[in-house]
Amino acid sequence: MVLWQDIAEALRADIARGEYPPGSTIPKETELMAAHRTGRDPVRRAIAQLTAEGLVEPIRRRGTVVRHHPARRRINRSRLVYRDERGYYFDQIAQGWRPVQSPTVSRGPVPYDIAALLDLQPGAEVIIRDRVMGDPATGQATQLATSYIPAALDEELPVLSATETGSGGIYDRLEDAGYGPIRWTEAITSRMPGPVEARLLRLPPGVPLLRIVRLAASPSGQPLEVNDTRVNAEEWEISYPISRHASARPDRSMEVH
Amino acid sequence: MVLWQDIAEALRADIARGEYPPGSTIPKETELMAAHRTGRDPVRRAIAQLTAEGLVEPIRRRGTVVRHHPARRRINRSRLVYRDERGYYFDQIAQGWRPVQSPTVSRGPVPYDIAALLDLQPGAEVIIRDRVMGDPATGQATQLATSYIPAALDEELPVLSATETGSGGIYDRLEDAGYGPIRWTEAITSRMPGPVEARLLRLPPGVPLLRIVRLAASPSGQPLEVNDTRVNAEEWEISYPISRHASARPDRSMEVH
DNA sequence: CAGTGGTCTAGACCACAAC
DNA sequence: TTGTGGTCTAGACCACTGA
Repeated sequence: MVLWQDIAEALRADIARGEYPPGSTIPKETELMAAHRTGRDPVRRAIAQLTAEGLVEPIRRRGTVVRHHPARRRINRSRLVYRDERGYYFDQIAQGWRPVQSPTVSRGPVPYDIAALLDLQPGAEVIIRDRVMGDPATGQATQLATSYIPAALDEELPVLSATETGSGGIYDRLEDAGYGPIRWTEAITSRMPGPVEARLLRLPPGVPLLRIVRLAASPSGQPLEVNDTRVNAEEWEISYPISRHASARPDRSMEVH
Repeated sequence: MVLWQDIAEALRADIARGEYPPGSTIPKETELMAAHRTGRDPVRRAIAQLTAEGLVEPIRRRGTVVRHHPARRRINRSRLVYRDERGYYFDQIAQGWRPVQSPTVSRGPVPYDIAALLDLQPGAEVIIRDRVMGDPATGQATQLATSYIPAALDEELPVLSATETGSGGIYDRLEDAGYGPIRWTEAITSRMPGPVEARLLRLPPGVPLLRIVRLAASPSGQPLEVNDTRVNAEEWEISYPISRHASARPDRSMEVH
């Protein structure tokens, strides 16, 4: 075991024991150096590790603060699509969010993990529609939503790369063109943010993104669009109910509805 | 802008441009030091940042390797509970997994974000049932599942803290005791792993955990158990279908079923 | 405005796995 | 075996911000 890992483990245990409750600071660097009879690097390496785990956050002039873990707000995915005059919503909370930056539309190569969903070769060109949504009162972004549309579709329907796509947005335009009724599937996953995402969403170090990746397809299965929505994983969770047959004792059959 | 951020940004751009494809190595530390006319620390700080983002992984004697992002396998949550002679399953993929370590049962304080779900004070005592599930052939863990049960329930039903809980597991024991039919709700979120989780799941640095937090409650709403399941967020995603009324043009009503 | 963490230099030795 | 990244020391100065 190396020194910095020992220091990190000791601090982790102290934090778990409640010796340094959330909001308080752990000993300053010089104190940790003295306590472990070592130089500054091992101490800083240990703190860097705890920071990457999301446990602490160093703040200049104040010390290294044990982070609060805020109560998560819940995004309920009821598996129902909502719609109002502005467009489609896949949960009700999103209806309260508004753009806090102007949406942008550009063309570029399809990202690695979107390519397979759209049935495209890696690097194929797609339309990229970026939106930054958030609280209109504070201007703080809470959600980054990016749409990827195959360039081939745009040549048929140039409105797909327009800044304004009209009532109902691109989904209505696609259905107008005969690709409807659109079917959606969603998958939830997670990754660490890049610097731009971290800045826009004010993600402290060590906090991942929660991603909702939604594929829109025609009834025949042709992929039309992928929407990649990212939120702060520490502030949000995605919930849904689970059903089962209402009997006092569950069935022994394989599938209990 | 500081030097190490410039170096990180330059490397990020090079990787995105495809100059260093997945599996290849970026220039070695000494080369980056020369290219940016600087010492070793800024170079290492930049690489540490890219590592925390999950973009690269330094490997001794080989160099700093651009990471592959493996195709995600999908956990389908059909919102149906499955059951066989061994117990309950909330997706079919989990049925192929087996314990790769002996399950452990202990008592301890309830973790911060579980307390609210169980309607407990922070620090209240709970039964903690830990399971490490994985591929029985390789012994590699793919899922960490921890159950938290209020200690008060255990005093009434001591079997809840037994190593063997019998057919159907704790859910059947709870229903036997009149707490059924149990109702479940799930929420999906994410956080960075601690060192134990990272080791068991072989998580490279910069890869978060995907968490499925499931609450079991009695019909009257009494919380009975919380199950916290963690998987590698880079290898797994959680999917479900979305339904809508099958019309060529969506309704204009608020809720489109 | 003082003291904290942030950045950077120069140098040394270590450990490990690819060659 | 050897060269890569990993760890650690000692020291210097900077930048920001909360007391």
